[in-house]
Amino acid sequence: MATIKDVAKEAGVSVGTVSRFLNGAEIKERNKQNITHAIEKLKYKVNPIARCLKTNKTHTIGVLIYDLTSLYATTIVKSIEQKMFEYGYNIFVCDYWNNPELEYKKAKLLIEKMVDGLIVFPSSTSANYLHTIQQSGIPVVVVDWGVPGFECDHVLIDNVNAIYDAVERLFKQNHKKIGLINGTKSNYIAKERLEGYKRVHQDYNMLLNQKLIKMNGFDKMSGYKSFLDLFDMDDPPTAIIACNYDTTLGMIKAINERHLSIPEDISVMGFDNLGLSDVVQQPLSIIVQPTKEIGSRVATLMLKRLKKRF
Amino acid sequence: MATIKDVAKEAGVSVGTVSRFLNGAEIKERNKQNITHAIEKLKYKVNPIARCLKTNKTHTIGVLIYDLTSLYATTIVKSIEQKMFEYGYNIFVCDYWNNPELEYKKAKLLIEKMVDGLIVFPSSTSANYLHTIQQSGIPVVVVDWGVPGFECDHVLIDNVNAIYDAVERLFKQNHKKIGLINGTKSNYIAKERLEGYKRVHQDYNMLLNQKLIKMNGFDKMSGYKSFLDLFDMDDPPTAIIACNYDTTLGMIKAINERHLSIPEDISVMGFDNLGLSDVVQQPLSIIVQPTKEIGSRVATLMLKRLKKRF
DNA sequence: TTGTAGGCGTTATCAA
DNA sequence: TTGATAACGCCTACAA
Repeated sequence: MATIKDVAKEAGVSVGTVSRFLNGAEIKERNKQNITHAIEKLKYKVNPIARCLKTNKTHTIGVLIYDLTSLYATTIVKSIEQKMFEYGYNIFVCDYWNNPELEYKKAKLLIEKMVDGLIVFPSSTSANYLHTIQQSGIPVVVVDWGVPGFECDHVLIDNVNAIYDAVERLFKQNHKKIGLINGTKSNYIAKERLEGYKRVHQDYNMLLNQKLIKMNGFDKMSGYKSFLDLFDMDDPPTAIIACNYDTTLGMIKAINERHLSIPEDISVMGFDNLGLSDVVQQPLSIIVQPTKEIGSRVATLMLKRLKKRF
Repeated sequence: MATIKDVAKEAGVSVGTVSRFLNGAEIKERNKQNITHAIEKLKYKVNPIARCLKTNKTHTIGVLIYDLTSLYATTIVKSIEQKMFEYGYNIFVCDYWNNPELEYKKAKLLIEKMVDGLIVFPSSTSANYLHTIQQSGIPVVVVDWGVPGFECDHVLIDNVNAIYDAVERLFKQNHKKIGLINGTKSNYIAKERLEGYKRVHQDYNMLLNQKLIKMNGFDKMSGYKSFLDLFDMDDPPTAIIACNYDTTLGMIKAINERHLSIPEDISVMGFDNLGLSDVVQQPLSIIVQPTKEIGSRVATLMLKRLKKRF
């Protein structure tokens, strides 16, 4: 592989001149031509590793993700990558298998590989190590979850308004009793989504019936159970909203088992259309998270931080 | 950040000794202790970038993938990563957005970042650039597709036997007319799956009815159309097999629209269970690709190549 | 076994 | 503007 030295010799200048030319400094026109020729002739390519040794910049961003097969997460990562790529950055995706221990290990690994920044889809224990990383001067951006006890840039969707709008739509369709299948009370996102549910009831002067609110968890089984609980009530809701993808799946499972017709038997609204609509028989209204925009925001935040470091 | 030099000074030895210790050479017991202490005290970490500059090894493998949101592909990548990680390698996933031009660009980028090897989920045009990369001494392993005109390690699933076994199972359930929803004739995988279909008919002395074989494409719409074509025949099959994930989705769509009962109206078999079974109402038999094993094989091949380079 | 010194391919500094 | 040269952090002969 040709080096700067070779190019310099071939072009009859010094390595310094070549390096400066490579980095966009102004040099004499004749040298410019000679160097360009030499580079082409020798098929010279800069060695980013060597460059990094000096500059301490790899132009690589690490993305720590809980599961590479999570459609929701990868969709966002795609969007992040698209934007970062425009600005000359590359993405290094690492899957931590929903394992906090591995998460820490992989984070360290990414740092060792000298990524310029870290983007994390955090677990509940992320706060511990993220703190250290951030203090070492590496920008950290957190996606989608709030990490309690850790201050940094983060992008959350507007959970409050997502549910607000969904319920509002149902109100306008004349539904008055709307069931909510939500995560547990300790879950950050669940809390926000509940807030939206409450707020829209207030704004529309609808009274809040606690029995219509199920906060059993964000997993599929909870969705399944919550749906049946709601449906089997003495005075059941006329519409039900599932607050994330997995509970939506559970809800569909229940609907299938009971052979219910939508919207004749009940109206439902799901969350995150990740290819569902094609295989599900029932006409399903789905709340879509703006994954594209989330990714773009994350990238923007990261780029801002990276610039600040100069 | 502490360097070897600092450690050497702290431990009262030379950098050479520290380096040798770091790389597993035998040194005097007392020095070993001193160095270990110094490393802990200074929180020293080797700088992999600097090391790479000398060794030309990054212990990083690039994975080029056509779509980060393809469940099938990411499932395999997970398995690859798991194995490579055991051997101290890291995975660098790059999404080329099903865009051959971008594919080439990202491949170059990965090489520039000095990955030790490249794993590719190829497109139809991959052969061109992969050739060059391989010749430059970087091991290349290709997943899932044969790349015509390019010889290298690759892992394919046993498409022939996958369909063979599926049809055999249906035969044993007394089905005699089995429809096949397959990709186009030019598609490598489709050809193999057709071969399995033919072979099992031969082995079981069943005559082959060309009308039962639909080779319209691997996309969802083709699956949808092919299914209806088969179902609406004068003498329709009693069972139908869809040969990949997308055609399976199309088939389900058709089944839903016609309000068919499975297996009363017809028996069906799909491909790749990527979360389908939970949301689909019908009892669906599914041919599962051994993604776990594919990934493991890919990793093994890559590791073998990497060793050979010494 | 250890220390010294040179080199890996860049960039950055400082005279000229 | 340019050239020479010293870093960057590590590895590895070679000599001791």
